[in-house]
Amino acid sequence: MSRELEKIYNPKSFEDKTYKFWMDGGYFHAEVDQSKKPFTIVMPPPNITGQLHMGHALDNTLQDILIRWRRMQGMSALWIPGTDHASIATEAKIVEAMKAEGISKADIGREKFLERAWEWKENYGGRIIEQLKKMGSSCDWERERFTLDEGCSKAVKEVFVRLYEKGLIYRGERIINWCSHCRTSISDAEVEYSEKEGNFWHLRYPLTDGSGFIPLATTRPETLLGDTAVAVHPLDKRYKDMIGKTLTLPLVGREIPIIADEYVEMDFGTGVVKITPAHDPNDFEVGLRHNLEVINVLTEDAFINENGGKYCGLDRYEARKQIVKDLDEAGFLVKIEPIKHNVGSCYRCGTEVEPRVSKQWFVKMEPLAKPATEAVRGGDITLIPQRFEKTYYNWMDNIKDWCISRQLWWGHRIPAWYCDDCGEVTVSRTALDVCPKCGGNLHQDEDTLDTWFSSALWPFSTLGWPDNNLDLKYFYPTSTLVTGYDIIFFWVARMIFSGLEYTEHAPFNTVLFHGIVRDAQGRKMSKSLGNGIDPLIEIDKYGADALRFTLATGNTPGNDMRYSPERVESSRNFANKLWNAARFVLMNLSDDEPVPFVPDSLSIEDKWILSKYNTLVADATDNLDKYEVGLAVSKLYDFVWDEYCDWYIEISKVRLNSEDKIAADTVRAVLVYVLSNTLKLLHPFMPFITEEIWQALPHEGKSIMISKWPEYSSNLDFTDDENEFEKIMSSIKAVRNRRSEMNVPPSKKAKLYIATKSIDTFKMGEVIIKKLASSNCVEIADSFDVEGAVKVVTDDAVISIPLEELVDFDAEITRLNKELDTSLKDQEFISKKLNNKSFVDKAPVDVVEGQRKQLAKILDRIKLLEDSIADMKSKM
RNA sequence: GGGAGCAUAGCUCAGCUGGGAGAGCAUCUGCCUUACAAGCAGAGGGUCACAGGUUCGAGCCCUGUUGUUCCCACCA
Repeated sequence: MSRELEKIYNPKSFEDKTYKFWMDGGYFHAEVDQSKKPFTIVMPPPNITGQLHMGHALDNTLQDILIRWRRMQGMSALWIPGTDHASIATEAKIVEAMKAEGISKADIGREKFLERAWEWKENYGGRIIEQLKKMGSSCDWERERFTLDEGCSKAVKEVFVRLYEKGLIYRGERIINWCSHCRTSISDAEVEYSEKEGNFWHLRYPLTDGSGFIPLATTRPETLLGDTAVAVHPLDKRYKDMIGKTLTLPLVGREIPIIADEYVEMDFGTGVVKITPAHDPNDFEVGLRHNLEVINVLTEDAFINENGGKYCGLDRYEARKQIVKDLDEAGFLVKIEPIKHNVGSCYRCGTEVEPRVSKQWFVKMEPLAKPATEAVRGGDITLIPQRFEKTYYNWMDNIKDWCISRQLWWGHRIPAWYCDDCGEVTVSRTALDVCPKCGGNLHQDEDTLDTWFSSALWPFSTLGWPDNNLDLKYFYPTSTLVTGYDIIFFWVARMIFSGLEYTEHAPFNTVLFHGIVRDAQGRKMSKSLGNGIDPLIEIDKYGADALRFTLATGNTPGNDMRYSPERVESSRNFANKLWNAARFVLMNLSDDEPVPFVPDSLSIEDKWILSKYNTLVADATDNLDKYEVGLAVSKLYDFVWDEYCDWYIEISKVRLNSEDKIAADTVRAVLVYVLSNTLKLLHPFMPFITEEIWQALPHEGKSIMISKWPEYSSNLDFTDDENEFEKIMSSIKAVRNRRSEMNVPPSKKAKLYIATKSIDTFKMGEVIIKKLASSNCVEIADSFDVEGAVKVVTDDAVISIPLEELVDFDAEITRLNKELDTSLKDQEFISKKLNNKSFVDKAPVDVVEGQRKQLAKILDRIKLLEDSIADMKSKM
């Protein structure tokens, strides 16, 4: 069997009647039921600038599990993938790579730069696809489309024009967040705040008339160069008389007014604020209200510009030092107070963000946000877990306009043209040569769009929108989005309002949020900390199945998870267990054609495992239906390890080696049936090993990928036999327990006398008990009189183990009395409940009934214990 | 300042609509039992953060407290 299986498993389009698979070097097809509603997953475009990381691995694993599962249920399941969106980080990486070759953007120009970018992208994009395939991704990567390619570009232009025509896109001079490293504006959502050490520089500005000073404080003294006013609160008595007077700006000499504005808080600091409209959002607003001059003092890369006089050309921090020094020397610096304050930085590169006035494109958010909120509130979209609804509403309700222009080259260029002659702005779906108004020369806007602007269109732009083709009709709206909660604002919210605005449909009906994968200490994995764990290295160490299994298990929606090697090891061990179980089954298969088991020849243990398996099918399916992936996985784990391997396989050995051919054939049939169906249940979680084993087992069909997902069957519901068999199991456990306590090695076989009312059941389990409880001889009757034996009491039986040399009668009696005490306490506990009238009256009938049954069991056990003790005392 | 999550065994975490607390790892004991020592059979270990409340019954629901993590908004 080859260890390398590569699969591609997607309908190419609606017209395809079949799924196409690629496996072991060949293609084959399988029919699907196209009448069923398709299951469609939107896949976040992984960022190709880096290596595949754990976040991708988790995303991909959960998506792939759901996709494989739905396909096995006969659904036409499509994965809408992508490799990368144009982004700030991508451009920065390319620029960096070029820098190493001694080339700059400016040197080669826009066109050449984009050529380079595409080349780079294809290179790295291809690599990450290979990496995801190693993870077991069953995505059809041939279908993958870039946001920048023809189709998506068309959608972006369409959206831009529509919004512009509706008046929902506007261009204007606003304060935006400027990253001087990436040399572009970034949206509010892209700014990260963190607390940093800083200073409050207390300054005093002199009144022009020489009548004194006005005190104020700032955290950014260099912005003084752009001050055009000083503001106080209109009701502040301290400064009332100064309103309307002017100040002479230190170092600059500019005469600036003292204005009154309610934005100033009287109680904070000195109650005086210097106003720098070009470099502070609030100041900008104040400036608008008071018609203040806007003086930009910074260049794009955060150096002081020509408006900064003698400081021109200095870096912003250098300028700060120099200005503070000069202020001090001139007597304008009062004191320096160290403080901690929040500083915003670029979420991509970490550079401190500089608020800056510039002309940008914005989307008016309010009209878009309303329906998007309603879609979640009204239940069209379900967020899992539900608590994220609050986060979502909170953002939507306080939404601000979205700055969508970026000063980058690698992205969708804004489809707006400016007339060099008449200044007319024209927004168009197609490229323009001349001004439609005056026929003059045009030039296109140099900026590109925010990466999330195009990403927001992903669910439908990838299906061909705005053309209404069959793919779009059939697959849209999609079913599920699986993603991390950290991009709820960036992507999820924006996809929702975009879908509603342009297609009049919510783009999906369910969003499954997963947490962030952290390192073993609980820290976020990051490049700067160097604690990132490379999934590929882990795959080399433990296998892709083990990694996937780990990521799926113990994963609760929305909760972060820690990545620890121990857990992957445990998954690897599970894969190994499965492999060995399969080896055992294969070893015991005869060369004959496999025969299905005959219900009449099933023994009690066969019925037990079949019934357990049947329940497992129902449970696992139910869990997956509810997106409880982690629960489903742990049930599968327990079933395979405990029930199938530790019990059923052990038990099966008896009949496999027996002379009875029918018995041997039956047990073989059950072994194969349960194993191969369990493999199907496991397949979404462990695609490689399950395929491998399934191919080796007797099977129908070409691949486990296209086998049918097992269904619950009432024919396999053997609840009564299951309960009976558990009597045998508990006896075995009790004997093992007792032997272990007495340090009797398994090699020392002992005779067992089982006194029980369920003689028939125990007769059926005689051989099993013999094998699993290290016995050489088992006697079963309704009572026994055994000399010098250890007594083991279960709910249904008293088992005497004659181990004379080991028996200490006093100790035995003490131990049995202890057990009796426990049982008596149990009895008291339950009786109390049942004697409580309000419990019997108010609790559900089945709960009361359950307690009654339990009490009966305990009473039986008490009787058995009392008898055993009396018997033992009489023998002394 | 607003909001959310988490607090359960030594560690990492499950625990689905409320019916006497679970797993993996670690620890201890005994086992090479013919699929598996990456294993088998056992054992020990928890006032479910604290204080109230609702209920016949609370790890789970409600209120408050403490600790902790995160998100959002930010005052110069």
